[in-house]
Order: sequence, then structure tokens, then C-alpha cells
Amino acid sequence: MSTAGPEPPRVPADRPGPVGGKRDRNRRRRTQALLDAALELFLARGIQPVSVEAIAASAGLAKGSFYRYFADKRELVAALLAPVSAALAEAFDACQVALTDVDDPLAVFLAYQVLGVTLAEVVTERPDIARLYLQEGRGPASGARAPVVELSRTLVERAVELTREAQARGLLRPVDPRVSTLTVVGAAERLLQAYLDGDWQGDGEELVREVVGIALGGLSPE
Amino acid sequence: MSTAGPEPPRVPADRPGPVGGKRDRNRRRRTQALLDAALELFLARGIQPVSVEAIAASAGLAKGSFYRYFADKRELVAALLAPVSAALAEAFDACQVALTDVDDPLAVFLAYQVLGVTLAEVVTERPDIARLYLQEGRGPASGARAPVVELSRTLVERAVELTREAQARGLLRPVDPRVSTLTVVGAAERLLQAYLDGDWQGDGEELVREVVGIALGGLSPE
Amino acid sequence: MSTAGPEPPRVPADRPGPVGGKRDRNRRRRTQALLDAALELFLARGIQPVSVEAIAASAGLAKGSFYRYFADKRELVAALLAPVSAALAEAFDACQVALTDVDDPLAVFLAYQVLGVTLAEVVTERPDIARLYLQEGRGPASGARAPVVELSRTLVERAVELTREAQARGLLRPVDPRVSTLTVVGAAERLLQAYLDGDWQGDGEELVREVVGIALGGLSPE
Amino acid sequence: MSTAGPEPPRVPADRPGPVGGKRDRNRRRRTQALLDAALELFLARGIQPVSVEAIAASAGLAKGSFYRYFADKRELVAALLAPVSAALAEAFDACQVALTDVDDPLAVFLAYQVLGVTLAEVVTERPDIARLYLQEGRGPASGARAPVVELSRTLVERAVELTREAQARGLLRPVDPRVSTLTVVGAAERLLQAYLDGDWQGDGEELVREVVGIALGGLSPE
DNA sequence: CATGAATGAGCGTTCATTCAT
DNA sequence: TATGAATGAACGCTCATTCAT
Repeated sequence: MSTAGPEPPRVPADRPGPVGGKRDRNRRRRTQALLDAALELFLARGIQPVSVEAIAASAGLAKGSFYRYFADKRELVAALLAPVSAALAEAFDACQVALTDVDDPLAVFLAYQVLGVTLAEVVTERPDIARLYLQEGRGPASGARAPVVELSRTLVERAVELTREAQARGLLRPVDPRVSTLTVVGAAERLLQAYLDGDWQGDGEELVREVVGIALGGLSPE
Repeated sequence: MSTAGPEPPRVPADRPGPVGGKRDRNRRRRTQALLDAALELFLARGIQPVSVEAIAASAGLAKGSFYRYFADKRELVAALLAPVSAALAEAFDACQVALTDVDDPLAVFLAYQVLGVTLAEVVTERPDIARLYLQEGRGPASGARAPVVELSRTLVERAVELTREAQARGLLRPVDPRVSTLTVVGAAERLLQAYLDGDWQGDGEELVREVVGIALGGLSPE
Repeated sequence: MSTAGPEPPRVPADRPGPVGGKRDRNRRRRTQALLDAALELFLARGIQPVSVEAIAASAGLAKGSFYRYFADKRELVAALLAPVSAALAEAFDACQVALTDVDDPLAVFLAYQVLGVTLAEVVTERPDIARLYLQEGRGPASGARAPVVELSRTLVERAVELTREAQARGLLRPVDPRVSTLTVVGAAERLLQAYLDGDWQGDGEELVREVVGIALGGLSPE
Repeated sequence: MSTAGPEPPRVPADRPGPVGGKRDRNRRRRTQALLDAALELFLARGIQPVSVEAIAASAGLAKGSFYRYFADKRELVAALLAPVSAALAEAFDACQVALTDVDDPLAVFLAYQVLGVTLAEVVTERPDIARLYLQEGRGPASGARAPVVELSRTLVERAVELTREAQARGLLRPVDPRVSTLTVVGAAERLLQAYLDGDWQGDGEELVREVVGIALGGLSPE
């Protein structure tokens, strides 16, 4: 196939116009339109059953134009997750750095709190992405769903690491860190999904308060 | 549509051979082969990407033969879940009946325990079905995945009911029953999935012990 | 395939039981059930869209049993037409024989009249077969419809012959015999179809009277 | 169903190229190629037995391309009939309008004559469509044949109306208008079919002359 | 001899992807 | 650069026919 010469890049690195020029703006606008349209359709029907043509049409583009912006549906999904993924990675990095540097218990606690706030911010800013993650993050990483599954696995891994650190510092009970991590992650995910699906009329803060109460004190009445 | 005459039934009610005869055995064997093959493929690739032809071929049958046993993939999925679904419904029913009849706190606690044991048995007997449930139970109920999603929703509903009862009897903290239920369900599901995926070398009992500890005492070290 | 030995006949010529015996009666009864069921389905949906299985099921038989009685759908259609076809052929034969033997104008007219009456009898006795003929007799003789188309062509051929004879005897205008024949056949068929489809509340005799009036006197008012 | 976004249209309304451009020409050419190929196959084998793939292949296209031009076989059949159908409807409309306006017997007669000429023109211009109509217009309106059957029924209805008018004006014998209409229609159809099938070496005018003679004077020799 | 299970070709339709315009 | 036409490999499903039971 590619016997000679470079393949024309899907999203050309060297754009024709200036960075802030008209062409650049158009490109960004259409990319965003595709992302928005795809996300809406994914949430309504799932990733797999949504065709490339449906996404393009819903974004006001022709089917062929889709491939100017994304190599395939999987890449679009990856692009959807990218900002969230980066923000999360950064938050985890920061938390871990903070833990290595400090020893003061208060500072440690603060590091975790910052992580929690960051997660909350991400969810607040991109609840749709969060819903996509919750919907599609389980199961085999087949096809276009792969990036979501990958993100889910990465998150759990990093959370386990953190739990290990926290236990080492006496902040959490010394149970198997994977157990306690998955307990919290699983609980948080189910609650978050219900919340984002609109199964709660109350606000998020109240929900968080209840959850934290459960997490710290267990389910026992006393 | 069908103006006259009965249409040929998919799985004829009145079979030709005797009940224990060769035909009957064949039919059961092939039905089971299809279910087994499908389940294995579903767990490896997900329900959606597995074609009917792949299932049939994997079961040693021709494509067309699939439709003698199931109207479509969705019906096969429903058949896969049926026994587990029935067992769960029965367990919930029994638990609820027990609760309405008794008032003795010990008896109440016993009812819950019986439910827990039944759930554990189901998971122990059909861990593959449990994995399927965990993999496919989220997200939109599109196509063949619908029965799994439906089961998931039913389970949560019934669990919430039970939590409500338990709270009314003072067995659990009086937080929003949906919150505490989803907390437990979410945690249990994530843990179960990791366990069934083989992420644990330890046995299940140890896992349960740790989880119960967390549930009762919270995550706080004290 | 058939390297040696005679193929087992679909409808065995040498039946096991005696002619009037139980086996013979069963065979006849099931053959008739298949014919009846098929005819009903054919009239409702057309020959092509009706599957062999639907016919068998509608006759209370299993799909495989169909092939004990007919080699395929086409042969069943041929069997459906057979009695009518034979009656018509006989009637035409008789008419033609009568024409060759006699010269007396009255006798000639009588011969035609006998033919007409026979046709009417056939239609009266098997209106469903007549409807099948009218529905499926046109167009290419593809697949199972072939026998009907063949019958239609045969009928027209023989009618043209008769018209030729009638013209030779001065009973009809000396126009192209194919023209006058098809004129009458076409008119009769359309009228018959409407009548059999129940588009007339009046009885058949009145209809015939009107048609004969038109045929003899034309459409002109005078 | 479609919870969001427009679905991609089968034949997009806003085409990319200019109206007379290459794309427009291609589109028209291929649409026509499909129509032509389909018509030829339909006439040879009937509508039902001709597969979409056969049509596409015969038009030099891939199977999937068929669906860019027609939603299904039935729609193609409808498109085949459309021009003829419109022309006929218009002719009937014109004739009826002419009848309501005038009372002069000559003008009335003229109106009918114009209708007849129009019908003849349609048949002359699209003899293949006429053959399709004659072949497939009878029987149940199942599947792709439906538009033809519908056209046939419409035509008869309108012809009956006209006959009623003509009788009211004393142009035709006062027999049941459905009877005389179907008589003429049936005769005309059978004759036309034979003519179009090439069973006549003579020209059409001679045929028409003979038929008119029969229609006006009946079949009697006097 | 009846049954219905099995086969596998075929149908209508969809869709990701490529490419001429 | 945007477009949508074209492709052809799937997929879900049906069906005529054969064959073990």
C-alpha cells in the first residue's frame, strides 16, 4: 500500500492557514461539532450502535468529512476522553508528588482532599463524559470502546497506588488496598451514575455528605 | 399479516421423539452448546460484536441452525440469564416474605443473611453469568444487551426496597436508602468483577470478610 | 449422485397397503390437506411468498412431510390445477370433435354452448382454483408459478383454434381469430376475477346475461 | 427511536455538485441504469424472483450502491411506474374536466378520444412499462409488486367513473358500468399484452381498428 | 412413515472506508 | 477541502431441501 511517500495526515500537523486564522477556526469548530454530536448519540444509544455516518450527519457534515478529523470512531472516543483523561492523570500525579514530598499528616490529608476536589470538578465540568465513562467502561476493550475501558483500568490502578500510600501513612485501615479501593470506586461510580442519570432531585453536596458518612463510619447504625 | 394457518413455531412445543430419546438429548445438547459458546464469546468480546454466525460456528452448528433454538441473539441472552434471574427473584421474594412475617430482630437479620448466602451461591455456581452481568449491565439497553440491563435495574430496585425495610427496622443507618443501596451494590459489583476476573489469588471468603469489615466499620482506621 | 439403484419415489407408485386401505386413505387425506392449505395461502399472499413450511404447518404436517407428497411447490401447484386442467382439456376436445363431425349449424352452436357450460361448471365448482389462475396466470413462468402460466397459454391456444373453426363456419365475424379470442378471454377473465373477488352482489347469471349482450351487440347503444 | 440528530438521507436533497455537473450526470445515469436493468430483469423473470443484487450487478453497480438510489425494490418499482402513472392520472383528470364543462355530444366524444390517444401514446412510449403493468398487476399486492397492483386498481376505478359519465350521456349502453368497463379493460389488456409480447406481426393500427369494430358491433356477424 | 433438525446458499440491508468530483 | 458516491464485506434472518431419528 504505502510504498512511497508520507501518507496524508488525517489531521494535518502543518496546517495551511495561521494558527488563529479562519481555516484553523473552522477546523476546531467542526472537530468540536463532531465530538458533541457523537457524545450525545453515544449516551443515548451506546458507542457501538452509532455509525460514523450518523455522527457526521448529526454534526452537519458529510460522512467522508468525518475522516478528515478522526481516523475512526475509536480515535474520536479517545479525543472525547483526552481532556478528562489528562486532567485526571495530572491530579493523580500531583497527589502522588505531594505525598512523596511531605510527611506531615495534615499535608497528606490535604493532598487527598485536593485530588477529591479535582475529581469533583472534572465530573461537574464534563458530566456527559463522566456518563460515557460509566456506561462504557466495563467489559472487554473491543473496538471503539477501548479508550474508555483503558481509562477505567488506569484510574483503578492509580487509585490503588494511592490507597497503598494512604495505608502506609495510617490514613486507612490496613486491608488489601485493592479491596478498599474497588469498594470506594465501585460505590462512587454507581452513585455517580444514578446522580447523573437524574435519579436524584437533591443536589450533589448532600449526596457527597451522605456518602462520606457511610465511607467513614460504615453502614452500622452505631 | 398471517391471514391463514399457523406459522411454524421456532422451537416446537410438541417434539417428535420421546422425552429422554435421542432427539431430546440432541436438542438439549445443542441448546447448551449454543449457550456455552455464546457466553464464552460474549465474555471475550462483548455481546454486541459477537455475530450469530460466530456463535453457531463455535457451537459446531451452521448459521441457520441458530434460529431453531433462539429467535435472535437477544433471546439467547435472556435464556442465559433466565436461571440466574429466577433464582435471584426467588431469593428476594423469600427475603421479603420473611420480613413481613417476623418482627424479631434476630429473625430479620437471618432473612438478610439467607439472601446474602443465596446471592453468593448463584455467583459461585454461575460465575460466568455473573461476569456477563457485570460487563454488560450498564449503559443503554440497546439490542441484545437489553435483558442484562433490565436484570441490573430490577436487582437495584429490589435491593433498594430491602434497604428501606432494613432501615425501618433499625438495622441500617437512616440515610437515603438509594444511596446506601447503591453504595453497597456498586462496591460489591466492582469487587466481584475483579475477583471473577482473577485479580485475586486469595479465596473468596477472605474477600468477603474484608468487605464486611469495611461495610460495618467504614474506611476510617478507628 | 444417483449412481445406482432407483431413487425412492416421492409418491410411491406401488403403495404398501391396499388401494382403499387405511394407508391409502391417510395418504389421500394428507395430500388433500396440503392442497387445501396451499391454495388458501396462495390466494391470500401469492404463490411465491408462501414457503413450503407454511403450507405444511397450515396443513398440520411437518415440513419434511411435504416432500413425501410433492417434489416441490411447483408440483403442488400442478396438482392443484390438474383436475381443472383435465376438465378443460376434455371440454375443448369434445367441442372440437363435435365440430369436425357435424355440419349442421344448430349442432355447431350446441357444441359451443356445451363448452361454455362446462367452463361455467368448472368455475362454479372450483372458484378458488379459478382465482388462482386469474391471479398468477400472467407474466413469466418462473418457478412454482409455471404450471399456471402454462395452463393460461394452453387455454388461449385452444380458444383461438375454436374461434378459427367458428369463423370458418360463419358463426363469428372474420376478424383475426387471435384478436377476437383474446378480446373475449380478456374480458371474461377480468369480469370473472371481479366476480370471484366479491365485487358483485348480484348473482352470476345476471352478470353472464349482461356480458353476452355486450359480446353479441357491442358496446354501441344501438 | 432517533433521539438526536438527523439521520443521513437516502438520496440527499442538497447535492454537492452543480446541477448539470459531472456528479449530477453520474447520479442520473446510474439511477437510469438501475431502472433500465431492473425493468429488463423484471420482464424476463418477474419482480419477485429478481434480487436487488442482480439488479445492481446488471447495472454495473455493487449491491450496496442500490440503496443510495432506492430505499428498496418496491420503491424502484414505484419509480418505474411514476411517469406513466402521472401521465395516466393527468389524462383521466383532463377527460373528466372536459366532461363536466361541456354538453355538446361531439365535444364529449372528443374528450374520450383524447383520452384514448393519450393512453396509446403512453403505451407507445413506454411499452416495457406497459408490459410490466400487464404482467404484475394481478393478484395480491405483496411486497415490491404493490405499486403495480395499486396502479391497476386505480386505473379500473377511474375507468369505471368515466364509463358512468359516458352512460349518463347516452354514449354507451346502460349496463352495469363496472361490467362494461371491465369488459373493455380486460379485452384491451389481453390484446395489448399479446401485441407487446410480439405475437402480432401486423402493426398496431390494424389491431386497433379490429378491436374498435368488435367493441362497437359486438362479436355477432351481423 | 412422520418428524423436525441441520444445512448452507441467498436475500435485504447496513456500514466503515476509499475516492472521484 | 468538503462532499457523497461507490465498494464489498459483514450481519440478521429465511428457506428449500436432505437426513437422522
